[in-house]
Amino acid sequence: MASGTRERIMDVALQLFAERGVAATPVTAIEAAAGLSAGSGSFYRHFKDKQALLAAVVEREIALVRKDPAVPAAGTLAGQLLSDLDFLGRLRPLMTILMWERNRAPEVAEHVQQVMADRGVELGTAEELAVAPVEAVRADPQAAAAVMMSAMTGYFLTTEYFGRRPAGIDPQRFASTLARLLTG
Amino acid sequence: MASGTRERIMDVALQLFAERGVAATPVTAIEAAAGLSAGSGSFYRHFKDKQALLAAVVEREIALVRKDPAVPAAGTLAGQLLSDLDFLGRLRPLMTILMWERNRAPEVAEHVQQVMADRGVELGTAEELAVAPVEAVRADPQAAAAVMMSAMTGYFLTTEYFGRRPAGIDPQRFASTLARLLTG
DNA sequence: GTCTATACCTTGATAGAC
DNA sequence: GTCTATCAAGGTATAGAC
Repeated sequence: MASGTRERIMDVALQLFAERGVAATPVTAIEAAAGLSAGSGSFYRHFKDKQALLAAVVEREIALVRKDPAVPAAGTLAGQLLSDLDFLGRLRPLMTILMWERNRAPEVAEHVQQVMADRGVELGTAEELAVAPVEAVRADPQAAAAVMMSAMTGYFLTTEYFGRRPAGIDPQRFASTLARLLTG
Repeated sequence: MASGTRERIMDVALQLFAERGVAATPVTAIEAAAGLSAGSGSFYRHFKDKQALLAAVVEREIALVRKDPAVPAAGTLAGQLLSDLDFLGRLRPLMTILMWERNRAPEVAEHVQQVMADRGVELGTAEELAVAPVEAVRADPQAAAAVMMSAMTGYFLTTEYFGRRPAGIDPQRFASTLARLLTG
């Protein structure tokens, strides 16, 4: 169960890091949560130090998200937005850690951004907007795409970090209204 | 210069807390940044401990934001949105700290939420939406308000935390496009 | 009110027995 | 690979001189 422990350490670390931040998570707490004796250096048999663990955790999460099939472009924009919200949900622990570490480890921030860009959450669906019959969208498609992306991340972050959905609106209702605003 | 030092401590603490988090900011660093000798306990002449300082800083920021006249409701929705973005900017250090401390100090989170709600960022401007000629808005005004609020916080948070504006769109362009999407 | 000095605790990290 | 034991470093907090 050698690498079993290693995986378990990464599992609990992901959770603890996202919950309390890297700086506020002592190695001893990680050991305890992983079923090792707290204070024993057993952790160091698996990772050089906490930074190495952080890097490994981030790598693993990114790989996991990347492997996930990017959803075969649902037909409707609303459907696309819904699946994007789901995608963001899977990125959540990573985004949380990123927000904590953005100053101390900017590489991590860029890495996550890259993943999001790859997935197309940022601007990929903007193509669908090009043919929208809505006047405001035709007037400035780029700004409209920015509104779309902002609304998505805002809805997601509000839900995740402030503990409640904006105005209590559920994801379906949100996605469908956003889509209708953009495409008429 | 007794209370002068106290104020200075709060000033630098707000900055350091927002930059690196409370847990990652030792009292010694606060002392140093405030012009005191690092490691001297001079800090403790002004605050009982770091938690007390955090509470005081949050209180002071909230009071400051509250005192600020809530902008005399600009005529256009776009104008309103722009001033709301500015308001969010002033809340920024507080929101950063909140995101870090939300698990350790949920009261702080609720406190800030209350301020935002009071200001009307959340749903106050929804009234303007009631008369909008846009079909999607009339169909579900509450969801439209949620989209508006999400777009605002999303634009703000993306700018602040990911270091760049969504699609490089500036605030004016963003606000005006969002307003046009909502009101036609 | 700020300093030097210090006691204490927590955390990071290693050594060596099992 | 995990444990007990251990230490150095860093951080909290207090005491007492100035």
